[in-house]
Amino acid sequence: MRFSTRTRYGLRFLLRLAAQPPGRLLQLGQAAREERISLGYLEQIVRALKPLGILKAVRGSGGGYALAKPAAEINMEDVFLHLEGEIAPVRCLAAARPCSYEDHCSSRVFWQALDRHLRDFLRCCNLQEMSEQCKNMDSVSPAQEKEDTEISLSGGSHVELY
Amino acid sequence: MRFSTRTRYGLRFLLRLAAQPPGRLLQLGQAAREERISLGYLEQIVRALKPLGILKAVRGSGGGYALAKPAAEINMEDVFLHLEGEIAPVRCLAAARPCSYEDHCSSRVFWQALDRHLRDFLRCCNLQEMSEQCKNMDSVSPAQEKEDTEISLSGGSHVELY
DNA sequence: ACATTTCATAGCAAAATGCTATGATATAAG
DNA sequence: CTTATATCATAGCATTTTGCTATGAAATGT
Repeated sequence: MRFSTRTRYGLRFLLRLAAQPPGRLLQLGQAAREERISLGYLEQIVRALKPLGILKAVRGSGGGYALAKPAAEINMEDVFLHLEGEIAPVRCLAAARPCSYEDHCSSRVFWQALDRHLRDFLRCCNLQEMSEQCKNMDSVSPAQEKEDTEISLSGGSHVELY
Repeated sequence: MRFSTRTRYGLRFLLRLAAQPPGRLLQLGQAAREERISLGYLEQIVRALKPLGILKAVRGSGGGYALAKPAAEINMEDVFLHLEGEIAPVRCLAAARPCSYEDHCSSRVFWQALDRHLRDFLRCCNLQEMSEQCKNMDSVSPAQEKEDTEISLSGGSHVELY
């Protein structure tokens, strides 16, 4: 039971967007550098969020991203649904996956309860709150740990951020 | 975000154990047939539960399994921990995985909250309750659907139970 | 034109998952 | 004491998923 890097990175990107001064665009290249992931991968991740409609993209030179909705109106259930694909803890609970054994499945009730619980939690989390909660614990800036550790951006020992 | 078949099958096995008349042993072979999974795989899964100490095994001919504790004292957090390995939604929250960025990780607070939430839910679920909840919706018996569908136990179209 | 950005798809290496195969060990029954 | 029947244990492998790279198109400011 683990969420993918897609979801994690996507979330971090959104947090950066939310922390951005209003009106100011955030470029994928910059975000990718700061989050220490490749531009190409971040592009994919962000594209998965597009259908949700919470992103405003400006193409071309000087372009970038901004939030299309107030952060307070962006809840994690929607975000996770688009990043993770499906949140269902077991496949038979996923949308297009009706299970013929539904009626006599002994564990289904439990999985349903778990699913509902998780969704409720996610639905109540909005980007605004989350962004405020970690305002004073900003992410690592690239320069910061270059001194004490040996991290090079391209290749070398890979350090995951969560 | 999906739980593995290990966890699902393990759970189903426990539910069968809980439904067993007290004192009566349940054999892996029988459970495997009824749950439509291979004996070998079920053996692995059950072995993962062993260290928890909720199972009493009797080896040799006529042997089998029974619960070593009252079902009411068996909670799902423990069960999941043994079946799934780790329940942490992101790796840096897993036990032996301290993250050097803890202090300035913007999304960590969120992941911690999610983790706590899920664990709380699981800890409050005990096998007794779960077993009672689905007493009247017993699992499919092998003979039952042999008529209307074309399911052969060995090979052929695979139908997953959850 | 041209540099810079987002947009989009294909493909591939590594890891995780879901199982199978094989054999050992314990125990009841004949 | 042999044999059938169960649990116990490890190794290995095929499939799926994950995480990423590569490549190129389309838009847009300079």
